[in-house]
Amino acid sequence: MGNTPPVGRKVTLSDIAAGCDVSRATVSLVLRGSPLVNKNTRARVEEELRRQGYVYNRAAANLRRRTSSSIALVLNDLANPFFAEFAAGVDEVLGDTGYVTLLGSSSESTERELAVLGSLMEHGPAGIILSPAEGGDAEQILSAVGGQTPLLLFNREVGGDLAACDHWDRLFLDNQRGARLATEHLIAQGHKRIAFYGGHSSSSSCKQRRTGYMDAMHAAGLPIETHWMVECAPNRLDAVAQSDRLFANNSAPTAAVCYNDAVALGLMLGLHQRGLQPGRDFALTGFDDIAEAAVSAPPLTTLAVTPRARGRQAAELILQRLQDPSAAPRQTIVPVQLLVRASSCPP
Amino acid sequence: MGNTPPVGRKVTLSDIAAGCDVSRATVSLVLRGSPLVNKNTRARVEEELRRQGYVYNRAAANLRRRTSSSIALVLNDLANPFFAEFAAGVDEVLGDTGYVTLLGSSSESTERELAVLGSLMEHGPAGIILSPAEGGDAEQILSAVGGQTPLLLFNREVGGDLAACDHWDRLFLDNQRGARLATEHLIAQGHKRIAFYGGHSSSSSCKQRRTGYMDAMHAAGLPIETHWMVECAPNRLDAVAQSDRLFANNSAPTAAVCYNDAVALGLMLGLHQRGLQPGRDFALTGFDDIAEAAVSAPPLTTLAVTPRARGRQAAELILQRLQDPSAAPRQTIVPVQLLVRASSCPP
DNA sequence: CCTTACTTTTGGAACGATCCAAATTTACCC
DNA sequence: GGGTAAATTTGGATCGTTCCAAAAGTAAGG
Repeated sequence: MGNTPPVGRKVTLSDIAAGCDVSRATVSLVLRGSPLVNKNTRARVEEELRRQGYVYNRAAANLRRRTSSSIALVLNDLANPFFAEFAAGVDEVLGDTGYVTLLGSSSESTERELAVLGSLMEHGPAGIILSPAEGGDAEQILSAVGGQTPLLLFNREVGGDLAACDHWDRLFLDNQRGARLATEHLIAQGHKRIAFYGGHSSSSSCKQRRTGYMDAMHAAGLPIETHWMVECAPNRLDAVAQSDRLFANNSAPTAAVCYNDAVALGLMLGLHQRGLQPGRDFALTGFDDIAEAAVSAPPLTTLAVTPRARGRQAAELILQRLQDPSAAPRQTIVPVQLLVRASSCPP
Repeated sequence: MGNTPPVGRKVTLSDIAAGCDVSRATVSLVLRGSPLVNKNTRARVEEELRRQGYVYNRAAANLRRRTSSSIALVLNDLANPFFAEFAAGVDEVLGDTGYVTLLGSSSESTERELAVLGSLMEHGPAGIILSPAEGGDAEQILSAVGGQTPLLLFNREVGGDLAACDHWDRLFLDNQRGARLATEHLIAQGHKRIAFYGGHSSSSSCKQRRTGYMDAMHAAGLPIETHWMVECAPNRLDAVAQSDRLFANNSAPTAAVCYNDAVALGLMLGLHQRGLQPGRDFALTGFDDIAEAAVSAPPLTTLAVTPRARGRQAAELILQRLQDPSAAPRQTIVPVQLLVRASSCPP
């Protein structure tokens, strides 16, 4: 009984309707579990759905209902384990809620970021989670995403005219406090000449961490020499390359607060190359607590930021925003936790 | 001149048409850059598009054209740097081609994998890239994705009735040859008692690597003791926990081929806890060449699989499949490269 | 059997784009 | 100016779903 499912073409709601002699509207009600439909009819329709292997076309439904079932997630560096964990956390929560994650990665290029945002917007996401590339401009981003779609800024502030974007929600780490904790820890260990190593001073997170470092140094009455503030790209490679600059002067530091774990691990390599053993001849701290931090030699003292939990939190924040689009914009600053390991030895 | 853009509601093609007194069809032609439309008209329409801040609704277009502009990417473990790099590679290529990546992560749960696939299918992706969770069943996956959408299986074979899925494309690493290379290298270093450490023997990649290991051992005429084949979950934590089992017997190995880098790094920790120094008292190799491998102490001899390039390749394979849906299914096995570092010392 | 109230089902018009065949305008030549 | 060909533009149907108001069916009460 019943005719065969269509070949090649996708099975639609009309096929089901025809297959069990009801109207399209009824099938639609069944699909959405409406209590209006009769028990027998429901059973008949459900059987037919199975028989023909129907798959729901959410795009068509979204079109009609003027809704959306996706969230765009745009990251400046997906390959970075920190963001990968973050993405996993986001996807975990969104998946449970029936949303689908539209992924975009900008590879730290603002140009690409705008292109990716533009392309994702065409798919009409309900919201956007953006960890912006360094040097991005608020107004350009705004014009790429439009004023309609709620956006959650993660991890970094953007440059340019912030007034235009004060309706965005924000989720940041407490960079300043984290760096202060690390610095205070090194001071407590007995260090007096402490450097701040790595990061681009133009990025907001680097500025904040530097501020925390300086706070702690000033509070302890310790001086900061200008050549102790060394800039480098926030990755291992450049951190190795620039590490000599810490020792270019004769008042070399005995410890360093590093911009993040990648930089710290790079600096460790650089120290080895100079014949210094990190954790014995030189103390250092990181930031992020990436997986490698616990197993490096020596294990790295760092600040745990639990990126997966941040991802979950970001997803929840954007979902809340969708619930209540008119609520006041919200800025969340999450605390970070100092993990003391062997790399932060006494002088 | 011109009326104001609509408030609240999204700007549609009809708004533009009304705004500059042409038909919807003409605007549509302009959007798609058709050579049919007159230069002046095009300019007028484009001006209006800008003025009203129009954003293309790709879902609507896809509905009408019965096309799709997304690819589903379902990974068993996004938090793993290997897959994160892979995802970054996929997204890089897809983004350039105008496709959007629908991300899903199964966290190594086959149940969740099926749920995620089901949810993504409702968005009608043009293709699927799947790195299956361990223990997945071919027929269940097939019934979740249907027979219409091309699927590229990455990294792992699935269990169950493979005949049902012989139309899927496949992209695998040459696990067998990789493990053989690593084993041969340890043998060349002078080791005779070599273990294979880690992984679940039920997973296809573990089986293949074990085969490669055994090939090399047999070819060299070396015996394999049963307690040298130690199973553990493919992560660092379990690798530490199980490491004692290598030394439970009195014919303990002097070297180990590890299932992957995470396991190898865990084993290193386990060795330290026993008072053995990896790279001096015990030799070991990994698999994957994750970022940590180069900076561990000692640096880890391993097999480079260049996950980002694999991601790019996967994206290209699926795009080719979309070009020619009827071509014969294709299985690609990519070679891996042995990177010798300090962890694989002589006995 | 007729009312009334309730349950269940149903056409047909949306949603925002594209396709197609046909209509309109423009250009050109004698 | 008339005729033909080419260049442009255009209604209206359509993709697969949901909404809505109205129709059809069912049961109970008089």
